[in-house]
Amino acid sequence: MIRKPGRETVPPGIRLDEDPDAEFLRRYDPTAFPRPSVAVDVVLLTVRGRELHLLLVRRSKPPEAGKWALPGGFVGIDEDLDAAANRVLDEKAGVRGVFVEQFHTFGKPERDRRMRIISVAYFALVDLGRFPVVGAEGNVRSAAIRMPGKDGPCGSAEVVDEAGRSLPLAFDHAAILETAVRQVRARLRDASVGFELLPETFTLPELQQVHEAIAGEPTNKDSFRRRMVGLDVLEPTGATRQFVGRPAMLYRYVGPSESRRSTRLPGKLTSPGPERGPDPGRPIRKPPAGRIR
Amino acid sequence: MIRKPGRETVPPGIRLDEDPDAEFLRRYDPTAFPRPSVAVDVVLLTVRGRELHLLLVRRSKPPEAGKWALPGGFVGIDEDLDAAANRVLDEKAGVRGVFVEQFHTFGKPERDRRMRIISVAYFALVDLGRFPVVGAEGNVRSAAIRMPGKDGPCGSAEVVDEAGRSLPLAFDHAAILETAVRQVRARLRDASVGFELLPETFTLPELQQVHEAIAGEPTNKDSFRRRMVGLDVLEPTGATRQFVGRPAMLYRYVGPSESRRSTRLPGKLTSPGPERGPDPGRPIRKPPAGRIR
DNA sequence: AAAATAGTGTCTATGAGACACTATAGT
DNA sequence: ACTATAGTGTCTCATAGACACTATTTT
Repeated sequence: MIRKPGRETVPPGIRLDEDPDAEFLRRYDPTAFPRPSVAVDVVLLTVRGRELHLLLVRRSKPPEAGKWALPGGFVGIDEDLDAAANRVLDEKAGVRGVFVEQFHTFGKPERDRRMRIISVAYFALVDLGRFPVVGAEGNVRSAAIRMPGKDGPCGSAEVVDEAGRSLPLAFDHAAILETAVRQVRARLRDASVGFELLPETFTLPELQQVHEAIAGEPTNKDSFRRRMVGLDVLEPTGATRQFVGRPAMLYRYVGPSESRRSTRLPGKLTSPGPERGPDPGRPIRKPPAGRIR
Repeated sequence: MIRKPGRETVPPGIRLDEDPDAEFLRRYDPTAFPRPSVAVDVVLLTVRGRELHLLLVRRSKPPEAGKWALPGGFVGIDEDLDAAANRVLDEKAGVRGVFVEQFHTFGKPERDRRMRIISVAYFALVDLGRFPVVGAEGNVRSAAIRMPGKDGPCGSAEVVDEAGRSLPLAFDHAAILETAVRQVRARLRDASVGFELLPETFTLPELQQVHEAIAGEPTNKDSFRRRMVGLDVLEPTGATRQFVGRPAMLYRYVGPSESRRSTRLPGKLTSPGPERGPDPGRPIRKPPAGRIR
């Protein structure tokens, strides 16, 4: 911490007159060497239909003014990095209390023309319901991400508007975005990031759609269902419907419980699970929302 | 970049009088807000016998003077982050041209008592031959890492000396180390990090020992061999010997070649591979070196 | 010969992909 | 009845673990 006059920064429980470092700290001059600025940039992702979308803000000030950029901001001198990411997300997108995770720090000396800015990049995941609603023409918008899956031809991420036109991003934000998507894809394999992109209750087809949007390629239906129910982290509820067809079971994500995985029957499970009889009805009918299929 | 007088920082090909941002940049004051210091810390890892080891340097200056710490240093105002990590590795360990990778940035405001220091952490992987030789009592030493595998009881990383005594690390370097090991373990699954910890030629048992040291738990021998040869990244050579027993084939790591994986015979491969007849002998006899088993 | 390690062949359990089939809604 | 989607049962294939067995060195 910066030692300002009139502000005590020594941790509680340490008496300056006993501390062997006290004399050193009193003489230390943090301004002896030039220091870079440190910022956070946040890749806020959601899944709309079959596509991964992110939030962009239009730069109003001169360095690359007018271009679209990731929401970001400088880290306060006494502010934790994670706190800065959450603050930026709140200030620029009005989003609070969502899943955020740091994934890489970008620091090429020439990445910002103003000065040396080192940017700690985060990704944040929200379901469409908590994603900020953006007007047709404002200083904040969402855009679809086009990034080929691992099977497709190699190429970097591209951000497109509704008409499919490519949107250029400011600074090195295209590279940041690409790294973010790679990271999220890597975590998708075994972690719970898929559930962060869905509301509290969801159907298995919706969960699969999220996974496919992240991975950028289709998934086998049967294998996906088996893997998900095999994880023992889903709890059934009622049933909802989409546009057409048979209604799908609604699930809720409950973390991996300790007591559940040891008691596994070797044969096929004959118990019907959590009681579909007593609470059969209530076929919630959600508005079509982002359903595309 | 910092715009110093007498140093032209405008990228080539941009004429200031045409640039719309020129006026803004001329008036910009990078010192308007307080800025943190940015450092890099490097977790230099190697495998000695069955254990993962890291390099530590003894702090000579007052903040936690005398304690062991990760090699680290401040990032130059015009220095790339990766370059800083390599420089620190060269200056403090005399190690150059090895595999380094950034994995996390640590920035809690209270992590250094001098001032706000944000540290970009890297891990570096070398084989024992390139690991710096450290004297019995100097300002730089190596130490074994004790960190339970995913099967073992949960617990954080611990650094121990030859006698098994725990060594306390300065600042939050124990947390940095633990995150580093987790990252390397995660990459071990599908990436080539295992080969970075071995010399140019190595045997499959040696490779398995490296994997077991990283993962912190034993691996199935047969499955490991099949998986490694199935990766199609190993090229056989002569044969080396260990202390006792049958000599093991020496392999060399060659990256995943495009032309090799498509032409795969469905049946068992009958071709003896790279000609064991013409170059049968030359049983290289390496000195026992770090072999412990 | 005995000990020790390297390497192969085979059996089995598990998980993924493929496919057929049933179930439940709207039209 | 027809269509469209949700969900289940089964077959096959690929891979990992287990285990037995062979191979090649030192002592």
